[in-house]
Amino acid sequence: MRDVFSYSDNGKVTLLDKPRQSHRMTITDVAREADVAIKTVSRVLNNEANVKTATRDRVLKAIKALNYSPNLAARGLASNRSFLIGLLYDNPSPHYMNGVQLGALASCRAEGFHLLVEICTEETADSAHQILSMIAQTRVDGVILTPPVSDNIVVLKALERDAIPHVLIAPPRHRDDMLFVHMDDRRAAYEMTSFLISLGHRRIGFIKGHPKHGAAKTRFLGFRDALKDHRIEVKNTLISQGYFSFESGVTSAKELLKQRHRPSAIFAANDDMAAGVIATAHKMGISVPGDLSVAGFDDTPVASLTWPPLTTIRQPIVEMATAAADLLLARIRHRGRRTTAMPCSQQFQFELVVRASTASPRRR
Amino acid sequence: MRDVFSYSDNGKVTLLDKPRQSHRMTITDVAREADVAIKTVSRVLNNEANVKTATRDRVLKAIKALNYSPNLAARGLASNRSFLIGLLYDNPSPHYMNGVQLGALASCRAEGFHLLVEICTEETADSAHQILSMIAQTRVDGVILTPPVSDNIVVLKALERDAIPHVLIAPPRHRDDMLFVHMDDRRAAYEMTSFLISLGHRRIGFIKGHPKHGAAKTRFLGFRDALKDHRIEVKNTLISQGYFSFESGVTSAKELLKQRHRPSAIFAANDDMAAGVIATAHKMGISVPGDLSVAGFDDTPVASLTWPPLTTIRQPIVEMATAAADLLLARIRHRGRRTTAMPCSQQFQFELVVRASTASPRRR
DNA sequence: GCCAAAAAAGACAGCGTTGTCATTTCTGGT
DNA sequence: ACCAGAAATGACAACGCTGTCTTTTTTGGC
Repeated sequence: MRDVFSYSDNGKVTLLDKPRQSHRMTITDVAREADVAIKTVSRVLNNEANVKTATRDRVLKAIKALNYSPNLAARGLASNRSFLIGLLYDNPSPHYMNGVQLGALASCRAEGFHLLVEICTEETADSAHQILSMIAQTRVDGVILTPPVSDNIVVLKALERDAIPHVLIAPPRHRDDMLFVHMDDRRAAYEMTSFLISLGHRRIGFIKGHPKHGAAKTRFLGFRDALKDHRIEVKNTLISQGYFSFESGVTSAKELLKQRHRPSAIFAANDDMAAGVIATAHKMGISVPGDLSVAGFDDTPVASLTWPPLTTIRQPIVEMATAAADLLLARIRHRGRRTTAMPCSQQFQFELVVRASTASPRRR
Repeated sequence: MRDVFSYSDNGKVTLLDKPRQSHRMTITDVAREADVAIKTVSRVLNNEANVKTATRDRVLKAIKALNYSPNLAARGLASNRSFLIGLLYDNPSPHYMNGVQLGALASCRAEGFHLLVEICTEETADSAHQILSMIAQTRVDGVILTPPVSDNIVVLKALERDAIPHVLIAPPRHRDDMLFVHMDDRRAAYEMTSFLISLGHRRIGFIKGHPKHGAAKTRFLGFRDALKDHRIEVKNTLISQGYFSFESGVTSAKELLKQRHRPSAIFAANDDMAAGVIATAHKMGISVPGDLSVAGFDDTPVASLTWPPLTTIRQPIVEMATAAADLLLARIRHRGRRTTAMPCSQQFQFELVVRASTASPRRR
């Protein structure tokens, strides 16, 4: 305890200052209260074996009575763990990020860990350096990487070299020795395309995602596969390069729709671009879904805000993040040792959400 | 150093395991390298006075050479600080949260602090408890509160009692002894309303925000003031209770638009609800902005995704968060002492963004 | 009831910093 | 050249916990 009181000459006690940290208890206080050794308290805190139930209860009671909570810094210093999980991201959509944080936090909290967020806006080379210095400073016990950081080879290599546990969310490619969670983007795009075909569409436009983003490529492959499987020619004039933004959706839509023989449906690699398509169609007097069906990908809130609302693919973002964190925490608990008893990856189901932006094409 | 090598019988050196923490340097290593006492290194690290420039340079060189970075946990334990800032939020819009994180992170990084995020979804009473236990555990040096947590009296009282530095973003009310940043929501709503009036609208509907959210009330007051100042009657039939969500915007819009003498403009207290209004208008065959002008508030990305794009009020979220963090960090640096040299609040300018969802009403 | 072995509890030294205070080295006025 | 006082540096004990090893207590087979 800090010297909060001062005994002046006349013997009166003067309050110098309010207790800054409101009687912050230490493990010693608890040990005294429960009449055990501090090591025993430590054992209880860490759920270690070899503590009699009676003793454990006594300690727990003392902890509650004193409203004690262990000092993370001290724990970290002594045990060389930090109880911190780093969440690294590089500007995905706010909605995506929000979902990831929600999921990750749920897992972390359940295990007594905390979430440290860090953005890396710089380009590859530098961001790798930034990330490593952040890890070195904070000594996070593990790291969660979201796309497109999960795609950054430099960062991955560094994490591996320093043996820092990490888990990837939706990495574009993966190896067996990595921890990751993912969804089958290719299959999802395949199903969406098949859905459009089943409605009767034959001229289907596609707007690709950001060329640097791994999932973007995969989604295009699913689209291509579906066309091929249905014996529909893949025409380059119906494929446009987008960049995941609303504006790029507008640009691509203009490009696709100004053609004489325009597509009867457009499938955009994410919702923002699909929203751009819808807005452009409105502007050009093309009715959706009457003259043009539009499909998106991700089921962000945007998808329900457009008019008409978007047919799209829903990813279970929160669940994926929860699973990712769980995977990571399990690995950390095993101190980095690989165990056969532990899964190292998990795949999630997508859902084709049909809303009002798609319909069968009008007979001509 | 861990025993990484094993000398087997035949004298060969076998690599047992990669170095786990990649030569993690301590302050002692740096002191040795620079040939000074560890205390001197510590002084350099903390930018303390009384270090000769030559010595300082030598130490910095050593730090760089060894790629040393101080152990946060040890620093925290010794100095009773954690270099962590807590960011508390309770489910505002993802876009808002993203902006806040961006801004806060920028400030924190500049000062060597890190951001710990924590969600408190539970209701008032319990969330206060959660928050405090999180603070007790992590020993964050300060807390940033976003609405609606910045409105939670229980939490605020507790933070004050324990003398934990904190800053509020957009608190509904404030006292002089608080740290906070805000924008004049009332004036912004006033100006938007005046703008609608200047276009010629006289029957203006208003959709209120979530009744528990402080800013919601303020925005309504601005709307009311503007009507009064322009001698326009404030009719209850033109005011609807919303809840900040797209769906509630739809519900309120239906309510307002089904009236015989319906409004020629609707001002919603946020963009999501405004998007709901636009969607409903589309559905009812009411053209926007021809038959109905719609205005939102916040300038979230949604505002540019609707068709037509929304006239709305832009808040400088990122800048506000940066300022909030700066305020907090300054207070922390002064160890909680209040200084006249330090501002304790900052007000930001909004911007009226006119897009295509508003126009003069058609002559009847 | 005795003894070995297992279970439970404790003593004590660190972990890598910073705070406090002691010591050395400079500085400038004589 | 000398000295006081300031500036620069250093020694060492915390900080609150966990790891390791030791000691005490309990258990169960005879």
